[in-house]
Amino acid sequence: MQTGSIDLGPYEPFDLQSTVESGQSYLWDREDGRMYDEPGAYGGSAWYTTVSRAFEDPAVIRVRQVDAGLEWESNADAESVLRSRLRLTDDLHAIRDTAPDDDVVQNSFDAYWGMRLVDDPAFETLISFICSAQMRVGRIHGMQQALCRTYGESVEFDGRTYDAYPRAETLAATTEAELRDLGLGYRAPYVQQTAEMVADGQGHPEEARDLPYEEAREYLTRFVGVGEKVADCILLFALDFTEAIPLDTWIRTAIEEYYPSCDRGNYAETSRALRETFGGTYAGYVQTYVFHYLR
DNA sequence: TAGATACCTTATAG
DNA sequence: ACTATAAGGTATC
Repeated sequence: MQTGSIDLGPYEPFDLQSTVESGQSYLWDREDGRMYDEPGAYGGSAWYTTVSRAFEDPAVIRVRQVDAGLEWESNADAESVLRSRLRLTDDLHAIRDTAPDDDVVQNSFDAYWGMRLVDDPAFETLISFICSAQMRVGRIHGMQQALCRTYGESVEFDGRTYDAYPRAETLAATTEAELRDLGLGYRAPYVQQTAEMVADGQGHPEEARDLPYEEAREYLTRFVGVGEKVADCILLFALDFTEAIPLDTWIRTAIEEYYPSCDRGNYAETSRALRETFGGTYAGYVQTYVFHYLR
């Protein structure tokens, strides 16, 4: 086992629980299994685990927050992966400075100060946000666990068995009926067909990374089950488009309530207006705080 | 092109 | 106990 610690000094503030339990990522499990169950349940020093494909073999990465910083355990040299996945080098103070000085935004920052955007792998994010349609955060997470348990490669680590996220080829080879049995509902064919598209080389979410923002969003909607909202989630949580604002039910409520002038009747125009209001480049960061605050 | 509707499943409210 | 409702929307008509 390899272990290490990361000094949070230069990267403060940082809040691991908010970062991995705020509905941005469905790829982390809490070792005590209490994730999402009890709102407000303190997980300040809990261990979180994910299985990464950033190495030759699937790597189990465990991490927890302690007073001095971050501690990790892995079967690989996980530090650089953690730095990027948890966006440890983002300057939260500078980002907050770009946000509007109104009550909703400032209260959201105060409530979860230290929460980072995540930077997850693109395929995993594509599939998990297809699953997110009309679902609660806890159940979306449960679906991903079911997919990993059923179709993911197993890894032994520290006396336990962990499951990697399934590969596109594996999900492509499933059937709608199998996925419905896992509880995916009407999302089952979306997941199977999208996995098939990726496996067959008809497209890959990484292809969107170097496109201009709105073209990137348009590109992602080629995948079955991906509309504008899910496309924005993939851009924000996996492809480093910090300006992307997913317009979900919570943010739409916030627009109605606090930013009525941003409602332009359609997704693209409303999105632009709110992006402007939220400060442009880091508007997605602001959205993530507001989403977590209102949820 | 904009607008209405069906869609799996389950937790929660009443 | 039982029904209605809504959950980080999308595809289809």
